[in-house]
Amino acid sequence: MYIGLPLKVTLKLTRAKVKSKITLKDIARELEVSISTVSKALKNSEEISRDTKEKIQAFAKLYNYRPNNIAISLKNKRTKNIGVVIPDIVHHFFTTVIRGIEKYANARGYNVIVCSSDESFDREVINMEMLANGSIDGFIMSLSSETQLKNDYNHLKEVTDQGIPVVLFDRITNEVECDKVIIDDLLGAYTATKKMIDQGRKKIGLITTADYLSVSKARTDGYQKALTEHGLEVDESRILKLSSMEMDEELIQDFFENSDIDALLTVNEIFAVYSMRLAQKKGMRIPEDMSFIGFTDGFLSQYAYPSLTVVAQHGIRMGEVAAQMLIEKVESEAEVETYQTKILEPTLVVRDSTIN
Amino acid sequence: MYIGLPLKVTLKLTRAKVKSKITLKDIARELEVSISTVSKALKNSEEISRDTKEKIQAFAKLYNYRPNNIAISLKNKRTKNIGVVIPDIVHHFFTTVIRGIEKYANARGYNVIVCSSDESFDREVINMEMLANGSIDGFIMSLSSETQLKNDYNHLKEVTDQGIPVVLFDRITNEVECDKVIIDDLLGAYTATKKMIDQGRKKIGLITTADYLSVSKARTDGYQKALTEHGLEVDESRILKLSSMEMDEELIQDFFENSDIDALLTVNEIFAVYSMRLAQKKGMRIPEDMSFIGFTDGFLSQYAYPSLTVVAQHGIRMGEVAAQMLIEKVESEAEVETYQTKILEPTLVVRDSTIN
DNA sequence: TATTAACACGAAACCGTTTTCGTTACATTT
DNA sequence: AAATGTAACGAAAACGGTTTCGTGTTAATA
Repeated sequence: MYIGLPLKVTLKLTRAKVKSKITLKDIARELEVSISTVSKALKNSEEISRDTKEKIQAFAKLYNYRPNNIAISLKNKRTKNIGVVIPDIVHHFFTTVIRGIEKYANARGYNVIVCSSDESFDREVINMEMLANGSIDGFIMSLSSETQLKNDYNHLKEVTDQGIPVVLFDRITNEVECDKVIIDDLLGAYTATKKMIDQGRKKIGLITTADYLSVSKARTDGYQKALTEHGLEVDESRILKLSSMEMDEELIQDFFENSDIDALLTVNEIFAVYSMRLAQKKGMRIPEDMSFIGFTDGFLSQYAYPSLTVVAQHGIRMGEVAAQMLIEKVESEAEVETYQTKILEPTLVVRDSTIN
Repeated sequence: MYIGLPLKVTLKLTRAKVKSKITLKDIARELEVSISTVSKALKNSEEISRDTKEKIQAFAKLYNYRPNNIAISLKNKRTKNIGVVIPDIVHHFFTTVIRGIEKYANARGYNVIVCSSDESFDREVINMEMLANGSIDGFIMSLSSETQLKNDYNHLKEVTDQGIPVVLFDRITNEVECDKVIIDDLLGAYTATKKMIDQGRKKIGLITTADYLSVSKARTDGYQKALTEHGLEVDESRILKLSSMEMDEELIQDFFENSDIDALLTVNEIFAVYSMRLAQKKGMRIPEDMSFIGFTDGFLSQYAYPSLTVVAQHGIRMGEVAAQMLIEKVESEAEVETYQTKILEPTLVVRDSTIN
């Protein structure tokens, strides 16, 4: 049922000329020394004479010898791979986090294996099991919505029980003992809401998701806190709780038609940008008639018209911090583990959807 | 120099209780049989008696035995990992391709290792070398812009010479013999341009990038072909060639101010959406006064105002096709290789930035 | 009863490394 | 001349599996 089916196929035949990878054994045979000597020579060991080392190193270079990672992993019981499991790879925030992870990890010689759970509990479990059997040294992950809904974290506990370090980011849980990185979602929502209050808005709406999503819960709390602290009552009719982060155009339209608001906070950028469109279609001017703030500083916010004021989550930074925490654990030999939760400060990026 | 620095850090101490993974050896010792017997029993070999098999399987299940992937990889010389190297992970098109790759690959028991080259030749080489030493069974990749600029593909040739299958997608080259998947970029641009011509536009502009990027070249060609075929001359002053896919607001503003156009085709969605903003700021109505079409069917096009007509590249499909081609090669034992180039058909997704 | 076949299991090689612990051969010391 | 030291290298175990090829035991066959 796909559009975009193969249109043309061009073929070409070629005889394979496989000069497969050279191993220590090959070098040893060729140079009539033992495997151990070759191994040591290539590590520049003091044990081997200058002559022999030079000969072996030259030969290895000539034939472009590269040690086999798999063999080294088996021997060292260390893979230098980090497993990353995220709910959605087509989401700006998560991909910036991956970027941060890659940046830090690659610089330290680690590869990043990315799996997306697609917001599914089962896929999260399958992916983790797949990777946990030796493929990776540790996990960095953000929980799928289904996992947060089921509130079942046995797959995480199994992994940590095996001594595999885990760092949770953004969508976390208190049920698992491990390192965590989040932004202060409550503060972010609080700041955003306060910004709109300070601009004189009194009827501030919120589009969020059900409370089982840890981040939405915190953002909702921040929103309410800001209202309460500034003497505004929390009016449930101004809050739309979607069942997930998925776009639901109809519900948002309904909400927009039927609620009396002069400002809107949303837990992602799509909800906000879509709402702005609805407002514009109704002839409202932004930000004169209505203000908008979303979460996530992605392309959408940047290039929407008007551009959207957002709570930036600093995904790259979060990824770097997560990678740093994980690698530290992976490389540590400490008997006693200490788990940390790092809380990053969100930033309000002010654009044209709010009054300046 | 980061914003979003750690705000709070909470600590927690816990004694590690590592019950490390159980191995065949452990089971053999415990049950007083040989390792080979355990291995066979767990594979339900006919060689082993029912009694023994049941005993061993029960024990393995009880202790949650899982074979070590690394050991299996070493033995089989097959990792069941696919290496994906893309220029940019924070880009909608590439991330949808990853999705397609993951979808197909996971269903067949393969993991996906994602590395981004960040449009850098060096990072592309490094990443490939890292993965080529045993970590993966094959590559799926899209060339970095720097690689296409340098026109240097030795790292790819080295890899294919070693017998590691490679599938190139989207940003490809004819210099390397391997499987390829692309969309018909020329046709996509042609269709889009024709669409605007059919609507009566006579002064169609193009924002593209320098020709070294394979896709931009093809799209530029398609644009020119459509013009020529319809009796319109190609006016260089209506073409803006940026040096890369990076956003350059100033150049686009200049172009927009100084060129006389009534329609605009761009090689990605950002250029188009940004241009729409400029048009709106000038008081133009879209699509009445001017039409816009971009490439890539991402969130931006979908939620821009007005929504953007685009040439959809079917990333998911492309990923699936690429994964399928790669896995076929990986699992094939054919002596003679046949290389294919599959060309997917792009689709015009018509929205509000063009007249219907 | 001797031979053979089937059954059930184990020994050992192998994948490609690293690393420990010999073991030579020669030089140095007493 | 005997003892010791050292430089330079190799053998072998180990990592955790798979797989081939025995081998001993029992049951079926001639």
